[in-house]
Amino acid sequence: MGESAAQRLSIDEVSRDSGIGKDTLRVWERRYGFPQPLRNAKGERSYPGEQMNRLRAICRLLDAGHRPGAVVPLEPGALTRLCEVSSDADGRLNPALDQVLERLAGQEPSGIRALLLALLVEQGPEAFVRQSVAPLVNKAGQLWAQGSMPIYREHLLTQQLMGVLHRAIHAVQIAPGGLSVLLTTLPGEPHAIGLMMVELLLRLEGFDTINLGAETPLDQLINACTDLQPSVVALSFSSLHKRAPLLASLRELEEKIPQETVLIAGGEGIARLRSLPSRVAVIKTLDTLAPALRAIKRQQSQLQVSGEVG
Amino acid sequence: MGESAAQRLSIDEVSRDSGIGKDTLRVWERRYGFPQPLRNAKGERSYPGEQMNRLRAICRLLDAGHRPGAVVPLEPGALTRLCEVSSDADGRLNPALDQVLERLAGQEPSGIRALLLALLVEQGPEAFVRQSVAPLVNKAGQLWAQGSMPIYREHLLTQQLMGVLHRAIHAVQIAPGGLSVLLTTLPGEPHAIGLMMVELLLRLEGFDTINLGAETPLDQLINACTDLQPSVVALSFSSLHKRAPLLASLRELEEKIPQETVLIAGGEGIARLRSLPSRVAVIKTLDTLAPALRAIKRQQSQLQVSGEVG
DNA sequence: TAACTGGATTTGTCTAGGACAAATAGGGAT
DNA sequence: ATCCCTATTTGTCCTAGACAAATCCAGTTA
Repeated sequence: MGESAAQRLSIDEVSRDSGIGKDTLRVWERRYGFPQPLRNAKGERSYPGEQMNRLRAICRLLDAGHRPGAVVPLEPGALTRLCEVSSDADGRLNPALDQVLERLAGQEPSGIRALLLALLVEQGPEAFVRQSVAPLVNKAGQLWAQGSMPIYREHLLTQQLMGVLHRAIHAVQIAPGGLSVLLTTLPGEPHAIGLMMVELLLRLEGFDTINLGAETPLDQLINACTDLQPSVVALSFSSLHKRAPLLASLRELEEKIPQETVLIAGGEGIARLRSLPSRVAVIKTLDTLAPALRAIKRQQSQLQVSGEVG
Repeated sequence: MGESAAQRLSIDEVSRDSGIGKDTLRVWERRYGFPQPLRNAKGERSYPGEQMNRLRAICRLLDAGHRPGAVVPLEPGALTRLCEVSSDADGRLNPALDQVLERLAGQEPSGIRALLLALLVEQGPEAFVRQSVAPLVNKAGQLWAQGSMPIYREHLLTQQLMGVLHRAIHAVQIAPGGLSVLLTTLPGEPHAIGLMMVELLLRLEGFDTINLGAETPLDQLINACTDLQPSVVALSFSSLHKRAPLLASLRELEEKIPQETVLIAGGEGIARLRSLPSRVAVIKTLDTLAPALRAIKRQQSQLQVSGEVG
């Protein structure tokens, strides 16, 4: 059958699958000569499937901090070499996690939930997030970028992980009257699993959490803050976000939400930043979350006290 | 402060919030004279906030089956009149559901989960989906389209509903060796809650479910089918989908997945269709799901038998 | 009445190449 | 190191045109 025709992708499909805007794809082609699609009968771009792999490698390098002009025009060979260099210290996974990935590739993925639940019980919720969920998500992203894991398997893994996280989150009993945290991502970041990891850790620290899910527009988030008056707003940023718009959003938030609300921001998109607005607590890795939370609790209880005294 | 400036939206924001493509917004402006954005200093479109309301009303009418040429140029007055006509039979909600919506607007939304869980227990899972989840999602969409519910509240409601559905889904014990169902939506449909409703109903009928989450590309879905060999593939379509591409996708699926796999399709986007590929079982409303499922089970067990006999 | 057919119209998405401001790097001075 | 300034890079937006796929509509047939 017409394999070659079936492997041709429209600009819309390429844009969706790679996360690169249509305009950007066109301008890369103009400036760097890649990607270089064929044309269909209508004169429209028609991307051969193998260019997707190269695009994925490029995405990976961009995430790692390289600039488009430096990596987009690169030959496939140079590209893979560079990829290998930048993904050196990935290291090994816990054998139990390898088992999860194996199971994912098998024909009967329903056992994955059981495996994950066992890990949850064995490690406890906190270690489960740090030592199982986060590494699995990372590894899956890596495998996808290499082209060695189909997207659907990443979806499947994410679903299973979120299911188990859901269960763990609601297994935590929250004392009433605690501090409340609003969790969300801004538009452009569709991945909700990072939020759920943070949500679980927050609940373990005794916070009451309100998860808005992904991609809340900035003005809506501000509305939500005025309506719900959370003590803390927690945002997750992936490497998809550009630095400056990210900073602009944070600054606008800082300006428009009540003074006493604490802003915390985490995710890969945050880890590469140097300076940040003063009020924003930066969580560069999951390990720094708990100390930051305790600091917030101390600070808030002082506020509480001074409020009562004053 | 500069309220008027704050209420100006870029084409990207309008596109994201309304779900209408940027190209479409530009061509509507050219053809129908609406929306009619101002321009910023850079010469870029800058949409006044009130045009969003009109756009939302237009979206609503398009979903109801009107054509762009007929409703986009309409005056605001005529627009609202038409909206009222087409949303006549919405009827009342169960008082318990009204309570949920009230709570949503209040300052303490964490009690919503408890309310929903109570409904789940009281009604049982099946009735919960039909009489609580579906009406709530509908009503929230309606309120959003009217501009009387901020988006973040819809997100919040969806999150709470999905949380409870999650719990209900995993509370159902599945006998091993049953028929398995792969659930997902195609690109363009980001809402996963419809899938979860169906997933719960499926599990109640004894199916083993594998939920891939939203927006699985077609080729990935085909890969997943070959790898996982589910007995049934269930797809959910919203009114966002165009008829013809929808049909094309279904036909391609029908062609490329194994003969014995049953395809079922549901959602608002499906309800308006007349003819469909033969192998696809159409679920126009949730009530027709259970009978269809029983038919599938009968059919499959016959296949099983004849396979064993042959 | 209902289903089908063929032609006319509507509609979304693509294209090209230009433009520009915001984002970043690089170099030099403090 | 840190700050500032300039040069370059980069994503997104612009216009206006084109076109095939989707849809409607009127006329015809069972």
